[in-house]
This record gives sequence, C-alpha cells and structure tokens, in this order.
Amino acid sequence: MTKLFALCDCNNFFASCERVFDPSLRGKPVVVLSNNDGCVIARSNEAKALGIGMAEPYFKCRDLIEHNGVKVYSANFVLYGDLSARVMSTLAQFTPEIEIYSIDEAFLSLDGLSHDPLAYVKGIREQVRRDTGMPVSIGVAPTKTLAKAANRIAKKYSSQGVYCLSQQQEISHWLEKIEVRDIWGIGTEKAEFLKRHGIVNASQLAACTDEWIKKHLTITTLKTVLELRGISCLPLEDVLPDKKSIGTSRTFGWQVSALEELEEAAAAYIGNAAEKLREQKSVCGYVQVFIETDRFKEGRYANAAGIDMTPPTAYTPDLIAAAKRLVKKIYREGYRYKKAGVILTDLRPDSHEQVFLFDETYKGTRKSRIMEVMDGFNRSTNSGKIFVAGEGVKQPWDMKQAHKSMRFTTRWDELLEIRI
DNA sequence: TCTGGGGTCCTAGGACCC
DNA sequence: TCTGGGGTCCTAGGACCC
Repeated sequence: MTKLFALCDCNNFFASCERVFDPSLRGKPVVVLSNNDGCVIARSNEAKALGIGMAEPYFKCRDLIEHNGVKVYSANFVLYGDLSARVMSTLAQFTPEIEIYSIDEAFLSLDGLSHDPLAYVKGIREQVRRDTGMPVSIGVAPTKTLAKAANRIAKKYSSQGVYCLSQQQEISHWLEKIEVRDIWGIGTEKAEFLKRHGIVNASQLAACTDEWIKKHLTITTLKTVLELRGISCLPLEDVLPDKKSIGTSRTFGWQVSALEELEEAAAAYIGNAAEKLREQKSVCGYVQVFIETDRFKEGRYANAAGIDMTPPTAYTPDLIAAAKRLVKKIYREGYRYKKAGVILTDLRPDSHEQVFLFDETYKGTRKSRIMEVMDGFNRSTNSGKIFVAGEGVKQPWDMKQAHKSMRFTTRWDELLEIRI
C-alpha cells in the first residue's frame, strides 16, 4: 500500500493567534516580536507584502512598521501554546495517527483513505477554522518531504489552501520549480555546496546518485533525496519521545554585571527547565550553564560549565545550587552580560533509577513530594505563584515586552472583554 | 540605544583501552 | 634507532528545523 501524508501548517501562526482575539486586525498588517522585542518572528501576509523580513531585527524595520501602521505584538507564548493545543486536538479528531511536529505544524497519516484526499483535507481545514479560528494550509503527498513541498505550493498558489502532490508527472513538474534551499532538510550550507556543483533545484537533487550524496553529504540528506523521489524514509512519529535535553535561556532586557543577578537569572531558568523536566517524569544527570556578553559587540566574553548531578535529580533547589556554583566558576568581573542560559541533559526516566549506594535517590523522597505539591499548585492555579526564593522576586534582568497581548485563554484575570 | 529561543542529529577529534 | 592499530566513548561544535 502506498503511503500518504498530510502536513497541516498554521498560516503565520503567531500573527494569526493575535488575530483570533482581535478581529479588527483582519486584513491589516500584523507582526509578532521575539522575546525582548528583538526580532520579527511572525508576519501577517500584509506585513510580508510591506517587505518586513523574517527574523529581521525590530530596530531595523521600526520606521517601516510605524509608517505603515503595522500592529506590533510582543511574543505571548502562553497564548500561542494554548491555541496550538486546540488546533492539534481538532486535527486529532480526524486520525489517531498524528505527529505534532512543532507548535504550528502536524503530520497526519492518510494511509488507507478511501475517498479523494483533497476533499478530505479541505474538510479538515474548514473544521479547524470553525473550531479555533485558525487559518491553516494542508499539503498531501506520499512522503513527508514532498508533503512539506505540497504545503508550500498550497500556501503560495492555491486559493483553497490545500494541495495534493501525488501523480509522478505533477511531482516532476513541481520539483523543477522548487529551489534546493527551500527543500525541508536543506539549509544554507548544503544549498551553497550543491550550487557549487550545479545543483539548484529539487529535480536536479533528486537525480543525484546515492553514492555521490553519501560521499559528499550525509545520510540524512540521502533520506531527503529518496523522499523527493517518492520513497518514504521518514516515518510518522506519533508517540512523542521524551526530550533528551531541556534548556532555558534568555537575552536580558538590560545588561547585567553583578554576579548576584546572573545567579538569580540562572536560578529562575532552572526553575523553568526543572518544571518541564518533572512534567516528562525525568531526572537530570548533568547541568550546564552559560553566560555571554553582547555577541554583536567587540570584546566578547562567553563561557560555559557543567557538572554531574549524583544522584540524578529533578529537585529544583539542588539544581539551583549546582547552577549557582557553575555561574560563580565562569563569571568574570568587569563584563556586561547580555544573555544566560541553563541546559539539563543526561535525562532519564525517574522510574528506573539506579540505586546509589550513599545518596538518596529522587523519586518517592521528601524532595520529590515537595516538588509535586509545588507543581500541582502552580498547575491548578495557573499562576506560578510558588517558586524558589533564589529565583528572585523583582527580576531586574527580565526581558522587555512592551507590546504584549493578554493571556486570554489561560488566565481568569485576562479574559477577553467585549463592550457592546 | 536596539539583533530570539528550544530542540535534534551528525561529525570530527581526542582520550582511552586492549 | 626502533615506537601499531582498531574500536569505543565522549564532547564540542556545527547544521538544521520551527
């Protein structure tokens, strides 16, 4: 049986999220900024048409934005995460074989579909729109890589927002039009390399021999090539694997020089990362911390350090203590730091821990029960009100977010108000 | 003045062992 | 003076994705 994948992708996702809660934004240019109001990370079609680039620094396009009355939003990831979950649960009503690929994309398996796939995905698209207000595009093809391509075609050329790429002749026709750089899995470096060898479109890449690809590129690229030829190599991954690392990092709203403030930031990031760690029922065996000064300025200082956690743990205070020691180790006086982060790695399930001879383990201990109470309270009240004191209360280093919308769907005190 | 964050996978090279 | 070679594991760094 031939395989069939659908890729459903939300159009301009973060910008569309803002629009769901403010219909007056329809037809108007909208952009969403990254944390710290640094770069543009989402643009409505109208904003794209004005020439505002993806990932363009805000300060560079500010004049253009103000001159054209573009609505600007600071990133509101709580809101976007909640809307994403609603979109995904609507999609899941159509098939259990769904892979949530990113916050705004999901692959669906259409294997064994008896009727016209195009009509089917049109129905999905309408249902998502009805249930969530989110506009999506859907591409259908026999491999994930081709479904990605079909999705691009749907976005660019189809008034219906759906496209099915399944006939060989049609596939060949489109592959010639798709630039190598636009293929899923081919980045700038590989595209440049291929260009030097005269390969500029997907059709030419698909025609390369396996040997040549293996010799000059990677096994991953070979899979991409096979997928372009219609041979499915990337299966639908419908069970979400546990994360192998969990990190939290931020650019500061202001430059930070004091050791104490860096320690406090690291503690707060640990608090955030450790909560995710416990959510996937894991413990962490290695903690890393990094700090760096402004990467766009001269005299840059950046350093990182890590330490084993024995026994592996998910207890925030112990992880914070480790992180603070690491910050002290790499901190150098006289620099103005712009960014810091923590990464938890060597993750394993909290259930099969090895028994350490002299140390207490994590699960079932007083420490794990304290964390359960804290997480339970924070989850049920959705407040994050209980946290470890070392994370700081004022957080003077916290990021700038001058244009943030409300958390309409997750906070009672920020419900959407309608005045009649 | 102002330039994001969170992941995965692959590779190269060094350490180490036999 | 002569001074192996192969395998594995680990880490750092890069490429790529959204």
